[in-house]
Amino acid sequence: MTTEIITPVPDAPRYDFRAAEPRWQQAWDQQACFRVEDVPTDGKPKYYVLEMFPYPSGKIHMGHVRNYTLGDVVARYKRARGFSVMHPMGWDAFGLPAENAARERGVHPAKWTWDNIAAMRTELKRMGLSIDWAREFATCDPSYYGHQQALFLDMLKAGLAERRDAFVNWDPVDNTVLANEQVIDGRGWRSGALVEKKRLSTWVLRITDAAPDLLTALDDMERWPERVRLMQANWIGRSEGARVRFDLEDPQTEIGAIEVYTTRPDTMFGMSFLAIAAEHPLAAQVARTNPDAAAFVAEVQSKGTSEAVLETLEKKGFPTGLFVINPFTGNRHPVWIANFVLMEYGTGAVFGCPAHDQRDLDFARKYDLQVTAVVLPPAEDAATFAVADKAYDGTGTMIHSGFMDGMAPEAAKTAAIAELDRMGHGKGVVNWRLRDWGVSRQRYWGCPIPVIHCDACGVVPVPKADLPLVLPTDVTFDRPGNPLDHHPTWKHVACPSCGAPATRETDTFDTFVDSSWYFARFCSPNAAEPVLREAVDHWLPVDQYIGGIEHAILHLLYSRYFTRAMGMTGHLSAKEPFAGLFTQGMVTHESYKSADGAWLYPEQVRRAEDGTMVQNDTGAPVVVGRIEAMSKSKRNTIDPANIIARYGADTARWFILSDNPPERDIEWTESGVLGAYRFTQRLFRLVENAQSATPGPLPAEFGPAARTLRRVTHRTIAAVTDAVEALAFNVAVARIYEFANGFADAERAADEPGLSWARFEALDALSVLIAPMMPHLAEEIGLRILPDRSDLVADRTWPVADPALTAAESFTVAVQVMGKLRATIDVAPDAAEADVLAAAAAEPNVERALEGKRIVKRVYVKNRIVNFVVAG
RNA sequence: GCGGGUGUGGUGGAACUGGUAGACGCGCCGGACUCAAAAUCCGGUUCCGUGAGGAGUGCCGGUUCGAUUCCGGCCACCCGCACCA
Repeated sequence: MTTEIITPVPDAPRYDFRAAEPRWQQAWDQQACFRVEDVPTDGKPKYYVLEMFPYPSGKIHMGHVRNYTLGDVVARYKRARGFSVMHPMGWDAFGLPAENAARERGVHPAKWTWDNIAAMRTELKRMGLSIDWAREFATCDPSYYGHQQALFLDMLKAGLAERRDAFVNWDPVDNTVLANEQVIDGRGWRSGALVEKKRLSTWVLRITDAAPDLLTALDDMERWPERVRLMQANWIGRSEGARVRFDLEDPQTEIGAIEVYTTRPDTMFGMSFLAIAAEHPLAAQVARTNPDAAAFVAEVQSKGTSEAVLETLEKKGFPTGLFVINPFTGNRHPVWIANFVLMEYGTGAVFGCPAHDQRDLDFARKYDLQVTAVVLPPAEDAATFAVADKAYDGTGTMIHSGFMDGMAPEAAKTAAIAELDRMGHGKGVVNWRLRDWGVSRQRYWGCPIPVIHCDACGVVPVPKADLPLVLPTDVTFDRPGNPLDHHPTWKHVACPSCGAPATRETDTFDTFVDSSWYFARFCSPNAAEPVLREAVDHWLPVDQYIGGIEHAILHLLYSRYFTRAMGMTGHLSAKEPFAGLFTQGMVTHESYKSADGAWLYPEQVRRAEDGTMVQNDTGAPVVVGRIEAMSKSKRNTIDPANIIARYGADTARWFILSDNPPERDIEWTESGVLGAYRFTQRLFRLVENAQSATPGPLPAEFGPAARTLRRVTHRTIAAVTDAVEALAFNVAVARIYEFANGFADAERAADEPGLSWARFEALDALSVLIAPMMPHLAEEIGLRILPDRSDLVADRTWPVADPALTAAESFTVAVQVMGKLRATIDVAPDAAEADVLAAAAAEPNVERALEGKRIVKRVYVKNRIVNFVVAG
């Protein structure tokens, strides 16, 4: 349907991107344009541009095209501005899809992964990215993950990692543990399976220790999007409250007291019950002697977290028959096991104050527990106020609360904490929502955790001399579970400490560990240690990081933690990994369905004569669906390889930059791509057909057309520079379009002094200005305007706008009467105010509007506006 | 429920510290070239009105000589978190 586009136009010069793009890619490669040293000595300021590295699925998709184009514009621009730019690429190469391929198709995960990498590298190179490919690595390479194992051993030694026996999120489909961050709506982030709770011994990184720093440092991260900072702050979840000890009434139980965390110690006089989580030690104790309690605990645990979400309001509890004493009132309150209490948050126990907490109120109503209001809303009467089915969580005055009576809740909190402290029953604490990061995964295709379990010595680290601890290749995928665990010999080793027979850890690291330090490894990818200190201290932090918003919490938070951990273990000194973060929008496309509901690829449909969409082969009608993110399941994908083959990389890059701001979703449209393609051809023709354009000494004289062209050139330089600095690439594109229009105008002028020189200046600037966005065409244009020149456009310096030339020769001033536009007048830059006002008042339309009115005030903003304020 | 964002022509979007709303692209309309078409080039294109003029940046109100921009209150949509004590 679009083949006519690439048919040569007989009488017009045509840009042959098929020949040009590989030629220039080769030229950049041969001259090693984008190579930088680990520890540069060129004295240039450094700039580290990084896009989130891809998972090697086998093909690049449009999201990659957008991501790497955005990064490449920044990288090429910064290079032209004189920075020494590091712009590397690698592969996030461990992960489940490789194992699934092994199970489904019998291909080894390593072969599958490396083949995919080779295919994707070829595709990426066709985009013409300014990557220093000498830095490339894959995380599944022992030369990478061996260093990761060393980092882990350092963290273990420093007490940052530890083995913990705890309830974990278990994905029954992927047969592995998940981190809290990987559980979305109670389901595994990859498999979508309902997550279960399971007790396991796993490795955790103590990220919670860093919670205060991870939170406060967000305040200074000005070049991060506000919403990402907020999402992280919410995730870390700092809350201030109190820990309160409730003594059990019956002293014979093994456990004498229950600790509770609360943010509302002010409402303790309104307590009616105490609830503990099903996993709470006391619940286990009760369950041992009470079969009904055991059944209830088992039921809650089997539900996992998701069911709770699905039936949000279904609060369930089991009365233990035990009672606790409220330290303030001396009253006794029942202890319940409740399904809504989370063992992971706070202490796994809460006190219930139904009058002022909706969840507690629902529970109290269901089980007919006492409800006592202790905060009186401002307009209410203490004698009549009662809570019905809506808890009151606002401010007011404390009542029925002993020493707190009459206080506002805020003041009462402070008073309650002081009193608890005095009584030795509690203290004010800060609590965090963030949990420690569980990194053990029961998978094969990951980095082996380098420890050995010895019956005599316990957990023994693999000696660093034995790293990398390499994954065995001779594994089978014929049964569920972890192939490492099934391997006949791999896990059996002698204990490094005592020499007795011992077993290796068969868990591997969460792949998020791999991506938590790759940006540091890029600085010295061949170093014998994890990172070369001088290299990371030179290059880090990443100056501009670019990727999808979906990593706002997981990857970005883990990387921030890892940077701290590597600092604490002496590997680097950067405080934060990413000084600037940019989150791009998604690439979307219309979706199509056949009449019987099957999804259709865009290539399978076309627009019929009558404007409706039909199937290509049968002509059957097609239902046009929503415009949504490209996804394999909806089949609304466009293969970048096809686009690049048909229109060239520059067209793909130009279109994806041009249509809208990069942080928003972009709709991929055929017409938009065609428009971009036409513009590449138009620019090429503009240069090919240009009248004489010659460099040389600055002419003494410029005619009017030459002066106009120079102003257009220098204004474009200024505007494109500002737009690129602001990452407003769509605006930069618009300014280039304007420039092309302006140049075309100048072409219609008769020859005059300085015009040829001005043309050269314009085209020379153009070649550099478009280079970050359309690097191949830029080279081609550079070659055409000056065939003898030997340096590449990619190596040229960014042009500088001359302020004297960007200034306007005259200004259009708007003339308003009472704020309404009545006329515009042209004025010289230095026109006197009185003259401008007189000229404005003399405009016929203005005169009419002023007729019979008295001018009360004359507003004058130089070179912009005149406003007459009138009365009568 | 809590937190955040967005709302501008047919359409994607632009608009400096409040100063001519709609840059630029797509689409559409007209013209040139052509036997014709495609491609290309030129011009037009917020709405109502022949015109003068009027209306207009989700809605209502405020501040101001002047508001897409600042303030208050709504509405709609989108995103994140969510039994967090």
